[in-house]
Amino acid sequence: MLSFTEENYLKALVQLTTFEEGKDEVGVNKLASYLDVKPATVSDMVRKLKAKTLVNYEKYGKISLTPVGQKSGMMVIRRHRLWETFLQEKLDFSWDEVHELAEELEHIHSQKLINRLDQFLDFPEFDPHGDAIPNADGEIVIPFRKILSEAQAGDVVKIIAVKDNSSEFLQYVDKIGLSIQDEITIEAKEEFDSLTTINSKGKQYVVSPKFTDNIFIVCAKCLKAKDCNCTS
Amino acid sequence: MLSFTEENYLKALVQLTTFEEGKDEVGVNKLASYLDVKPATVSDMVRKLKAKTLVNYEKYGKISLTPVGQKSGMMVIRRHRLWETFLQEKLDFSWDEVHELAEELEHIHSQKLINRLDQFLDFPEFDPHGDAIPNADGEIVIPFRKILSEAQAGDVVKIIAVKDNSSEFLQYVDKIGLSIQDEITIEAKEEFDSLTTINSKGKQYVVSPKFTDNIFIVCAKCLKAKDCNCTS
DNA sequence: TATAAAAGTTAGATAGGTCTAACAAATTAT
DNA sequence: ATAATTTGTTAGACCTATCTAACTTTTATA
Repeated sequence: MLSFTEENYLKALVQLTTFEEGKDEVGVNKLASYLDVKPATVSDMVRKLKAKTLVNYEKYGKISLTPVGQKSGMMVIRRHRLWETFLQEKLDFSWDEVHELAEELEHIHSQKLINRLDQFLDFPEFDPHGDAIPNADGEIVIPFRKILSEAQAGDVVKIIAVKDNSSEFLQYVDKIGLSIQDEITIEAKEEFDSLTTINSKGKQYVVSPKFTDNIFIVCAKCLKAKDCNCTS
Repeated sequence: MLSFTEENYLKALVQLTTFEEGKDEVGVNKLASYLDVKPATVSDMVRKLKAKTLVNYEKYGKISLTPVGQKSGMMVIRRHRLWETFLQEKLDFSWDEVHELAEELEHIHSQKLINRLDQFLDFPEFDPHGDAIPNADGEIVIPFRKILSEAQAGDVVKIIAVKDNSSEFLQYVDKIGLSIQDEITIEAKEEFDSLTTINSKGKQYVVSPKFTDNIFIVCAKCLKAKDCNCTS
């Protein structure tokens, strides 16, 4: 049985490797700053995780997950995202409140509980922030998506997820009146000050990179953007 | 913020005082055996709880809860019983499975979460084992009830709760086919071997004190048995 | 009431997870 | 290729919650 802390390390490792484009290992310092602990603490902990064959690691080397560690970390993320969905769908919490509560709920271990919850929610594919929910085997299909900053003027795209799950960001998105599934048109990109002008349902928004760097999109015409040759 | 462990001590104290007829304090040894730790451990912990003004205690004396400790303990019990209700009502867990899961869930702290859950469940009064659920202020009304062993031959009573929440007991009750809200008639009590013969919906059951000592009942005629002068 | 039994306390140890401070290795830059 | 910087490790400490073993106080009993 993994401890609360061990689970958090594994979850962080999944997030810093699998969920990060083109990385499958991470250094001690980076993991430490992600978890908000000192590198010394990570050094110790990683030795423990290695002894449990959850990570691959050699002194002064990089940290990566073993298949067992990968699955364990994924299961924590599955639990987190299912609880977030429950909190929003059933208990009417807003999308900026669910993350913090799910940080606690994700450590309830019962496999049966989480599978029943999955069923109760009718097997959701995405959590309130648009992130895919790993299945009962810890597998996940991350749909093709791009960052809004990469879109070009003239592109018509659809918001499908947020990258920054902080309540500040989510409340800002709520405040300006945009949400997941909204279709937006890129009207202009100003290089000088990096502001982007977008339009959704006839309303215009001028947004900074703080917004555009943290919004995941797909081309609106061809939702399977992989096979799409449009510029978006 | 109380730790997981501190909460368990407070919960145990409520159960050994408030929920125990005519007791408002408890000794170190009894609390230790209830929590399945050594008396030395309780000795230490109680000093800590006293420093936080959660319990009253003097060296070699008895332990009792302060008003703050009482309320905190009650809130843990409220959370436990609401989660049990959720697990049974919404996720279709059986009454012998819910206790163990609720032992973990009860330590999720958010007040808002638990009040939303309460609302989602339509403000249940009793948990799956028939125990009253404390309200948002930590208050509880324990309805008048008696132990089945106290009933006399000829009495007609209604099962309203179980005393023993172990899955062994609950599975036994399921197996013989009885449940909460069933009306039963005491047909005979045999002093020699302490067996009781009861009848529910025309079916006869012969049960031992292991059953009769762990079933709470009220007189079936006058559900508010307090004002009833019948022998049940 | 003296003594045996029960109940409770204290000291010292362990394990998990964290820290700081001092050091060592690896990488980058001059 | 040597120095400077970044990165990572080790040792020693602390806190929480637990234990065992030895001791003390209280209570019950002969």
